[in-house]
Amino acid sequence: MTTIQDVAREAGVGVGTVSRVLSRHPRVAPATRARVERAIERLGYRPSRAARALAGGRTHTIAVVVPLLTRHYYFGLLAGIVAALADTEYLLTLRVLERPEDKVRALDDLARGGSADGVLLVRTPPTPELLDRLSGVPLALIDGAHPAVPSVGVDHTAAAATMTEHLISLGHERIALIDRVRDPFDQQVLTARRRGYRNSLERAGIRRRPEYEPHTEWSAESGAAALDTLLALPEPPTAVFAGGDTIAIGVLDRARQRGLTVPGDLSVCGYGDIELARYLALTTVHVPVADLGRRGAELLLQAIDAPPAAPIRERLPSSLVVRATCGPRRPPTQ
Amino acid sequence: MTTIQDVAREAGVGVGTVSRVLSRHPRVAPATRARVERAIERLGYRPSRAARALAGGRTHTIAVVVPLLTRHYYFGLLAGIVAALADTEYLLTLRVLERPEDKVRALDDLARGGSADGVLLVRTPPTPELLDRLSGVPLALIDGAHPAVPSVGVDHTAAAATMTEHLISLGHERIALIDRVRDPFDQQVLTARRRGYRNSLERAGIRRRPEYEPHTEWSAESGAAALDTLLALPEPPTAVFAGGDTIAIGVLDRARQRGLTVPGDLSVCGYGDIELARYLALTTVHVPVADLGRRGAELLLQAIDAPPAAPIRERLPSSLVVRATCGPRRPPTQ
DNA sequence: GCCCCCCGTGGAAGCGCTTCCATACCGCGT
DNA sequence: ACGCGGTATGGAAGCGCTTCCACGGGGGGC
Repeated sequence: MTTIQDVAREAGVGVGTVSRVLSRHPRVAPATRARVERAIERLGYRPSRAARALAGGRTHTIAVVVPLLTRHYYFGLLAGIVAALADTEYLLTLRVLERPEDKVRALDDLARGGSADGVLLVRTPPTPELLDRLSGVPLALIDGAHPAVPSVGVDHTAAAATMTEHLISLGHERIALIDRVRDPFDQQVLTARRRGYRNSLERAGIRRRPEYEPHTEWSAESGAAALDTLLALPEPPTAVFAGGDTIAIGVLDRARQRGLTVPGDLSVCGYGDIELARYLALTTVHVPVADLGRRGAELLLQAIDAPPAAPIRERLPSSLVVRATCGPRRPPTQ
Repeated sequence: MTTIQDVAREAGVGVGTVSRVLSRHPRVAPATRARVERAIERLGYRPSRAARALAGGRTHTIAVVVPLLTRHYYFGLLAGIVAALADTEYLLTLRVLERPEDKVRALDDLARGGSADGVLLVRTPPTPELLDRLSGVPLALIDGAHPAVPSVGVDHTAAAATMTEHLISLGHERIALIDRVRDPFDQQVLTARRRGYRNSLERAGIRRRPEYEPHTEWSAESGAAALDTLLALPEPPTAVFAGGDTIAIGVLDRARQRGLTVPGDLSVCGYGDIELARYLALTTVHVPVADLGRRGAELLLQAIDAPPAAPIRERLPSSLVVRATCGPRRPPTQ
């Protein structure tokens, strides 16, 4: 293996100079720099990441922490993060906190093992305990918020409100929200979405009905089951707002199985705008996942270079995507 | 930061002993081991990954190389890989070869920068050039094959043949294959699938028609466009086999837009069995992506421990998933 | 013309670990 | 009682880099 010593010898300079060339230190004479670069080229030299990390205290790696790896959302995010990192010398390591014991292990390793220069927390609530474990490590949050940590997200309350208002403007008053209620990882987003839904109803003077907020899991099956529950009600809803496109797809499917036309008999909308939403003509909320990933990575790199002076809390715009699964409330049958 | 020195002092032993405890070396007296473990616990010590890597020559990291990050397939795979690594001390770094210049940079870094103990190549053809660049680094292949590299994959030829035979058994003879033709990254799978399709036709004595093999991109739009082309033919197909579920969804959508019933007027099937295939009742081929990921990671870890003596080329079973989008050929209209 | 300062550079120290060698000690066989 | 083999352990060397300190030399100010 070629080392920095070999390069120094080949270029006729000292190792310090080679190191300065590698790290783009400004105080190197152009001629010397060129000589060193030629030597690097000739020898096909690549610095050892391990040695750089040990000596310099910087690993040139960022850790991406995701609670799960099962949803489209995380995948889109990851693609955005990778894109942001593509032109830097940073590497990405992935940590999944699926099991509770993984969580402790991963966080401790991150904080004390020096395995990353910064941590990008994706939909991971910044609890005091977590922040404490990770103290001293540059952080950034995607789809989360904390006064002391830079973050980028989407205003889920506003997005859900917009969607609910869309349904109201179509004449619906019996609007159900099928969403998860508890999530061990990601309570913030769920709460925000539900708040948007409730706020809109209230502003429109529509009474909120607890029975219109059934609890689902994150799956199409579960969405279908929730629809069954709703339709068994004495006054079933005329519109269903699903907290995720996958859930909405289950709802759509079940509605059609039951012989309901969409949007004639029932309006259905989703949340997220996954690729397939378009092909199912699903009205939904577009969440710019790749942009979230990209921006989150950028914020983290900034935080690594210099801790932000002022709090950063960016919000990327989401948008209502009106397709064909929501329509006017059918006039009550005579 | 706590170092191995601190632990040694705290436990009243030498650094060598602590190191042996950390690396589970057998020649440590149980009492000493316990003492060291207590000291580690008390101090909350975590070894520095960088130092371990530099001194030991092992990074405890594997690199996963994927050509793209846009498809469900890679995501399922990643989940499987993460699962396989969860109970090891290995970390995962992700490298995406989307742009050609990334490829050279990533491979060189992998080979010479010592950034990973092994490389898991996902649908990345093991060209002589690539193998040469990566020589000396333990490798494993997912959905690829090479005599000198352990690999795990799916027999795409057999899978495609099974699907084609299914269509033939339903009475179809005019069967189109809508698939990609060229892929800069992943020719092997495409070729295998096409071969399975052609073989089945041949075995059934059905003439192959070049016009029944239009070229698509990997998207629903592109699948829809390909269907238009096929239906404009003097003798349009009665069944369409799409090389991916996403393509199939585009085909389904366009067929319905054109007023065709599925499977009454047209049978459609996909490949991959993505989550939504089930909710669209799409007949498809199930590809065990998570298992591929898990098994690939296991093979790589084995290769890191000891280069395999005999060639390893595992094939995981795929299966035909019959749902509701393929049906008997409609008897010719009188 | 002299001094001072600063720029460019060389090289040693040290990052925290692994590993190897040397040493101490134990217990057994004789 | 002595020696030998083997086991448990301490500690130094060294992994390849960054960084800091020291030094030489050139130019500008007086």
